[in-house]
Amino acid sequence: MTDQLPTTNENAEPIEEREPLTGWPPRDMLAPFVLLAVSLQRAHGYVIEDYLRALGLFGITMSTLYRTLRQMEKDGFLESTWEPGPTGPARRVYTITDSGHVWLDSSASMLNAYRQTIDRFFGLYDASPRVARQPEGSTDEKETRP
Amino acid sequence: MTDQLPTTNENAEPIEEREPLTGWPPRDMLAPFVLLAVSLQRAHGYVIEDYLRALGLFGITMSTLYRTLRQMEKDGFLESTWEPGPTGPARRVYTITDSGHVWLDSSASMLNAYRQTIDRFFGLYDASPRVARQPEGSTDEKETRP
DNA sequence: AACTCTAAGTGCAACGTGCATATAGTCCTC
DNA sequence: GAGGACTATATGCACGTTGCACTTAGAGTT
Repeated sequence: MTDQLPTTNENAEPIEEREPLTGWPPRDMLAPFVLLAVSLQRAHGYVIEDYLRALGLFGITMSTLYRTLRQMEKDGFLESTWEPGPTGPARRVYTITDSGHVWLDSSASMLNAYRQTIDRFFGLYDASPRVARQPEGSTDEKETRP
Repeated sequence: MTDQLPTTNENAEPIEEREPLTGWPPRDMLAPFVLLAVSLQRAHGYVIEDYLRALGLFGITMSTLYRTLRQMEKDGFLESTWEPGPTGPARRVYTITDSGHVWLDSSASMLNAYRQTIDRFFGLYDASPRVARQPEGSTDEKETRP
């Protein structure tokens, strides 16, 4: 048949108010930060959470953190020992392994490539003249210009 | 019971050679880059793929890209029209909408926060003295030190 | 004994992604 | 003009990560 160019917006949809990039950090990015934290100092879950917040990762849930820790132990990057807490129940205290250090280093180079890609993004974004953008403005919302 | 401190590594596992951070870019990070590409110039799938590679995102599959494009159209950030290709079948050509611009801007500020967090990571990582690390080395693998 | 706090772990559903595969139109060749 | 190659877009399925809500369990307090 010759109806090769269908109606332009065959699926115009009701625009469901998707929030802008709420996922933070993006998936799969938690492990390197956790590993860095433990490499600086052996720690248990709650302490690691504080490290993460200090690094700027404030959106992490404990369930995700605990599962990530167990996974990294399974992978051989971390080891854990139960230690009695000074007040409260025992904690599982993690230490980084040699293979964890190796993984941390390669993850760091990955993160660096990451950063370069983001830099490339802004190289194009900041240069795009499309609409008058606030000179050093923190890229706020700019609404639908009239 | 009182067996409150279980055997230290109750689940020591065979270390299954997990690759270091193969996910690239991390999940949910594709949309801003796609939106930036289209904002620079109306384009169809294949062209957008080239943009992504130029930005450093070389691991994107077409299936993911197409689905992301359709999703962003559903979200109202992109519009598409079918246009006959000079050689080959018709292409779905995307243009960015006003609401797409708004979303791009907020995503950009998100990416910027991202970059700052990565900078914080390296602030700690580069300063950690644990093992002798190459001075300005691009954080290569360093093997298990003997 | 009951309650609260600390610390860790689990069941479930949602979502994005890769891989393989499918559909369909255009161009080239015999 | 039939078959094949190429271009372009799209879909089915399975997998892994995540958030939310909930659970387990010991320690300290009243």
